[in-house]
Amino acid sequence: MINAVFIAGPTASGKTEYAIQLARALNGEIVSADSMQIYKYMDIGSAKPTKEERALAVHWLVDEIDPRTPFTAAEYKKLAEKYIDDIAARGKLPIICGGTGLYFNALIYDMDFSAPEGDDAYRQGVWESCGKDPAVLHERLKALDPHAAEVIHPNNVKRTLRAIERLEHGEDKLAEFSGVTKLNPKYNSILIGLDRDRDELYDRINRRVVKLYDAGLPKEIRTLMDMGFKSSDVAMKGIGYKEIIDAVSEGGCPEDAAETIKQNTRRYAKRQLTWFRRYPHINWVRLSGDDFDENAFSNMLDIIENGRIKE
RNA sequence: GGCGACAUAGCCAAGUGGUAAGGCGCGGGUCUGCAAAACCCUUAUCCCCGGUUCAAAUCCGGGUGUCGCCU
Repeated sequence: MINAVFIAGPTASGKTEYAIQLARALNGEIVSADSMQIYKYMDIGSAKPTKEERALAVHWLVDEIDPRTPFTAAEYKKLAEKYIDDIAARGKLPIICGGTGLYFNALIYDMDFSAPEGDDAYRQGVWESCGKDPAVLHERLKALDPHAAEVIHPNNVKRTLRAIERLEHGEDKLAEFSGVTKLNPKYNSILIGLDRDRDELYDRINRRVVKLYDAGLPKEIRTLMDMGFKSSDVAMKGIGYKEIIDAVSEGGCPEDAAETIKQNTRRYAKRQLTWFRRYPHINWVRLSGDDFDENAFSNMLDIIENGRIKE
């Protein structure tokens, strides 16, 4: 079993900095678990580690995928496992760092992505055949798998459609709705969650949004739009991107979106914390202040040392 | 100092006698192929005191506060 350190935490909590220092202290390499930083061109808005930071530790899955190519959690699992296994094979410690909960699950749990991948046209067909009525759609799911219907809220059209798609493509029952989640047998996951007082976290978020503007976020977005990105592309769904595009297309200026971006980022952070709290084996480390917290860092080292399986 | 209007949750706000709409924000939660996505839940007794009434956020009197106009 491979020892793998997972650094989770809400956006702006300080993951990047601590992951880098851990990598330096423990002879590790970082594998990102961030659904936006993985894309090329979205450097500022996704708050990628800077060149200087990336020079301090090897980073994988940052800046690797073209945003125009469809990318999914299943794809992520495949790529990330490849990198993790390779890092371990070279005798180094894989450190998975990021804020995308589903990507964490893909690695921590034994998630089954063998189902056929999403087919937009098929889903669209199902949606239309139900008259675009969520209630009708949900009835259709209920007929196929009553338990799945119980778990998925009728208003959640997106998840209902995917469930129907899978069931109509041959699965009898959606295994994940049995409530059983096994850990991924490949990895001994040592999970650290970074947290801060809510007020402080929100303050950091607010300040970071200002910094992103100063760093040229509006210009980055203009460039993406000039490259031909449309609102349907992933790049435009990221926080910071969609809000500015909306503001500009309504005739305003990029700065009009600043408060909305701050708020959406705060809400995102809250959702991330909700997600991470579910891990029974997470070790929370509380950070405070803007300076590097040696105390917290040594706590992290202890957690890793204690969680490690020795040969 | 006078006249008038208003006073409902953190904010905006409906309700004009029968026991508090809605929106936003906050907080909590769900999560198996777009996840920075999609979705769900929660949140007040109506400024204070007294009166009328079976029953008042709603009517009456007084107080306090805010806003506007006048002197």
